[in-house]
Amino acid sequence: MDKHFDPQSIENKWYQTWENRGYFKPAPSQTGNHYSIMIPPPNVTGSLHMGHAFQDTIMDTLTRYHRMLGDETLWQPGSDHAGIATQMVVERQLAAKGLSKHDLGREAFIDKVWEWKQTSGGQITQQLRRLGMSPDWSRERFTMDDGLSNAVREVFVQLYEQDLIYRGKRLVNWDPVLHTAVSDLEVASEEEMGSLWHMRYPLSDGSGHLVVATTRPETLFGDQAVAVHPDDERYQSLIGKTVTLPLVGREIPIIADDYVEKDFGSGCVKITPAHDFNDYEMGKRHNLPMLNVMTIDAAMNDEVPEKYQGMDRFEARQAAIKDLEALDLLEKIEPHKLMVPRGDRSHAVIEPFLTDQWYVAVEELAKPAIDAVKNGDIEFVPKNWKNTYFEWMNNLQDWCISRQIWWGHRIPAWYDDEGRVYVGRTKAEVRANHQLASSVTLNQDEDVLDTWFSSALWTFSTLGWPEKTPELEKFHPSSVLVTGFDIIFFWVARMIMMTLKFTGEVPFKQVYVHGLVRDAEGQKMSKSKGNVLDPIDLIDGIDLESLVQKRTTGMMQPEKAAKIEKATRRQFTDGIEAYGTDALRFTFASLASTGRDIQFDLNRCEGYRNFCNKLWNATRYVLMNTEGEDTGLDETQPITLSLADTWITSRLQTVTQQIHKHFEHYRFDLAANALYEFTWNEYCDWYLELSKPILQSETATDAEKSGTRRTLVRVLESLLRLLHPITPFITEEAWQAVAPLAGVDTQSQRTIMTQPYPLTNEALIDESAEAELEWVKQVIMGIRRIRSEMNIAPSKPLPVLMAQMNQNDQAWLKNNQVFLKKLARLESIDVIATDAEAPDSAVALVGEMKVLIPMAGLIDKEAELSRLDKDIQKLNKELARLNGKLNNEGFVSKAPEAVVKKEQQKRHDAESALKNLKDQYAKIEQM
RNA sequence: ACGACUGUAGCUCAGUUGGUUAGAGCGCCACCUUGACAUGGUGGAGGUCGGUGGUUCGAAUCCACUCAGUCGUACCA
Repeated sequence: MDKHFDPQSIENKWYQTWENRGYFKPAPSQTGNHYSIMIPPPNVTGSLHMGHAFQDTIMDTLTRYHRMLGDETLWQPGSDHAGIATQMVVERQLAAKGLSKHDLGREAFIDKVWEWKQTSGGQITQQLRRLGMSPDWSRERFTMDDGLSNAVREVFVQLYEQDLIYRGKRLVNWDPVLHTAVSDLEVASEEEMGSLWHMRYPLSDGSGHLVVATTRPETLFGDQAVAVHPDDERYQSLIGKTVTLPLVGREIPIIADDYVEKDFGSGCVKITPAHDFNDYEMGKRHNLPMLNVMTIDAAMNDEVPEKYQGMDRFEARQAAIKDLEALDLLEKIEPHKLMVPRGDRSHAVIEPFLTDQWYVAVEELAKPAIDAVKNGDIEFVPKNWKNTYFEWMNNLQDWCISRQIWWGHRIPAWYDDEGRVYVGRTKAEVRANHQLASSVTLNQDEDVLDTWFSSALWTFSTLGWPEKTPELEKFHPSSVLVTGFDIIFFWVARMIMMTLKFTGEVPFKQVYVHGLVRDAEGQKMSKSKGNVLDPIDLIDGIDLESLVQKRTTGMMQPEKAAKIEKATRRQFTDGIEAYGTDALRFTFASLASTGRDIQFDLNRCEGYRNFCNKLWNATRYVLMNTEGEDTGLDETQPITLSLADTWITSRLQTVTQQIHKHFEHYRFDLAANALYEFTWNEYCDWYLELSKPILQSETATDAEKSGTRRTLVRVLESLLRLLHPITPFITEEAWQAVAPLAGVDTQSQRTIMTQPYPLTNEALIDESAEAELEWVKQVIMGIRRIRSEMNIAPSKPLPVLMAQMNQNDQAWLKNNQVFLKKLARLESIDVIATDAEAPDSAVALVGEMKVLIPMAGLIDKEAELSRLDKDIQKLNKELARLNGKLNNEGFVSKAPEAVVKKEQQKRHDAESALKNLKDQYAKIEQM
């Protein structure tokens, strides 16, 4: 084995082996349990980002853990077709050749999309393989596959037949660039600077004018009323009169509606029902006409005066203002901050637009979905997220599911020449059901469904629904959904509604909601900010120039390139080192606590790379000391276990217990931490060191050496299995070498992946061994501290004296001479009956016992005095605190007895230590 | 405006039902090329747990208020 762990030399090898041998497929349950996770389908257009890597590490860890527990485990992979995003990608490619999708026509265009999907759609799945992910690739699904499309049609038809899907003309969020409706969730409003234009609307009877304020003067052409508050004295007499709409000449009524704020602007609001959501509602209340004045491009249509027809909405705005000004109808212009809605894909300003769309009536679906979370059938982890869920579910709007694009599931509705609509699974079914003669022409609806409509069916459509498959039986409901909070509305809520409706089951029993990965400065990672990290670059490393190149090419806003380059060069002066997959995964696990934001710090990654190296070298040490030696496999041969052996075995049980608990609670950070601590601070720092005196001893018996070798190997073998769900590669590589020495037949048991996950054996928890070893550590650390603070070379063997020993101390000293001598580098250990015989010494206390290092020729009086003084000060403070507590009548009478006793014990210990140190101080002082 | 979350060492974060001397990693300081590992070892410094008040014998932990930050929802045209 190499001196350093080299991830690149083992990762691909093992991944291929695992996949080729079919280890990712569900294997028959050994526990009777089934465990399944459905991957939140990444977008086919996407490439892997840190969020995926983080989320998938969690899912893979859970999957590997349950697989090792013996559950029949399925991690279902796949991707969604991302209607708008994918269509945009392919359109952009066509545009580069000077073509539009209309040049190709619908069918040829869709063929092109499929073609693109075949060639580039698999990028993310290859990247997932690099991360060591173990989903059952043989079951990979895509939302546009036949099976899933079939499920989509089935759901659509059934919902339609139950009046839960309807078609209607409504005001929707219209994206004038993409020419499609989008749902409210796909619109993000941001504060932008604009103006508030105050316009005069003359009263039709010539008796004056009203002033209305607007942020969107161009919608004036569609105005159908001016509204005032019913209690507003200023306008009482005008209610019911009309104003004449400037530039248009139409008379529109002045109406009263308490939606109007008296105190804002002039207290008069222009009402444009076809271009504003609030006005739309008011328009319905007052039976106002809905006049659409724009085209699908958000240019003015022919409902406006000829002069403005064909103008873009913003151009028309300027023209209207200019013309109003010319007519002296513009009272004033104020700067005004307003929320501007923009489409999350196109970034275009969204236009409320009156169109025919398909909707899901959600009210009836929502109720059981709310109940499922209320009654605990679905549990959110951490549980506060259910509030977010309820808040959304209690304020649901009907879901607009039609999209005016080509790529997606075409709506299974057909129209006859009279425009009557028929919904069915196929055209033939429609004909049959409605007895339509073949002479009746039927044209299918042009629209496709929102991608989330198919994603909402993901947990059951991927398992073969509407067929009754064995997979559905076994793996549905899935065990847990692992997802980010940003997607609770988009996906989680809709999945719960649809799945309950169609399977009568919840889609998942738990929802584990994790945080969002941010950069080291807490900024959200985004391509436009130029602060994204590619997980693969953390695995393989990347030099600075390539990183700069990567971050500054293909940008939406090239003007930011210089800034990004500068920041990148500052933050990554030497590029990024290759940390390997295991280190990256361990980092993600350690960051998975309960918070909402996860700041990704490269230093953490480096630390866990070092951890992998530590594990690697511990393995080297174990192999060097056990290969070709007796590792105690023959149970009939005698072995002797040292204190260190029983201690580390005991500790292993406790850690194992903790890991199970942490995985149950999705506390991957705590699990990672416990594993790190055990591996480094117990197994490596202490146990491996304690094994040396035995293995290198000339006097130790074969039974003792076998006992230690056996423990070395078995604890390591267990540790590798404990670590495997988080760090699959290094553990597999090490396990192959270690397992045979622990008695595992790697001819039949070919991989760590399918080994049983370690269970706690409580019989092996040995508190007395832990106490004794703690004593050994205390003695060693006390001596090391004196060495260090007295500047005594670590290499210099020291004589020590032990005094004030109780029975335990005496027994423990007798048992552990070898450990102490070796680890503390002692020349000799002598016991003295009383202090009196002791020469001038530096002292360390272990309980009552004194560990003395004679000072002759070694120790500086002043240094020792100041060292003692420091400890005395500390103890004084501690004692004052304890006295305060114990002298408090309330504490002694009201606190539980055990707590009081504990404090009394502490006081006793502190007092005795203090006395010892003070005596010592006095003694040294007199030297 | 409402709601949620966060505030603990220079940095990133743990801290279970109130009872620890408040922990870890990184960084920092000193020493050490000892035979698994310098991607290492040993020792050390560093925190009035955002603030105020309360409940309690006892608060980082519970309650109220407050400050700062993040996010979500709703917004006045």
